[in-house]
Amino acid sequence: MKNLKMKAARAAKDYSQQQLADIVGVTRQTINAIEKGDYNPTIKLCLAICKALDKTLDELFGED
Amino acid sequence: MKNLKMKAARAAKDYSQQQLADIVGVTRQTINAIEKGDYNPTIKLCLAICKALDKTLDELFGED
DNA sequence: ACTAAATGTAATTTATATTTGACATTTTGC
DNA sequence: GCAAAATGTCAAATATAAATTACATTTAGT
Repeated sequence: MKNLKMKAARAAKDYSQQQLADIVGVTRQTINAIEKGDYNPTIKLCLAICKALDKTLDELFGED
Repeated sequence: MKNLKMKAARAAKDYSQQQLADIVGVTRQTINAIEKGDYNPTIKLCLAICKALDKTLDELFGED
């Protein structure tokens, strides 16, 4: 399942996948894969993404 | 940094580490390590733990 | 005190998250 | 339409989450 909430939050900040990747310290492919939804990031990375996008864990990674 | 919030939530349900591990489908050592704090579980596991303990991601894994 | 269950911890192995490098396609601005 | 930037995707390598096995210590019940 795609993570559209994350994609929307990134768009709201006007960050490219590359820019967000640089901010949180991973590669562009990792960000792309998370948005695409076919995997399972670590909580530490999720927290870094939340901080970068000014969202909470529940907002970006909560159920449904 | 220890995850005392998770330890407390588990205690509130009166689950042993082994019982929680069985419910979420990992080993006792994995639960122990997360509570002990010296690592970085996946979001999928965090969500399973939250569901088992009736807590949200932010409550158990959010920025203190 | 004795016992059993629960917890802390460590070494080794296995599964998988993440990286790297590369190329194709789509989108955006000019 | 064209060029550049952004995105989608893939195969192979690396880093690390999680499993397995095992043992020591602590805690709770009798």
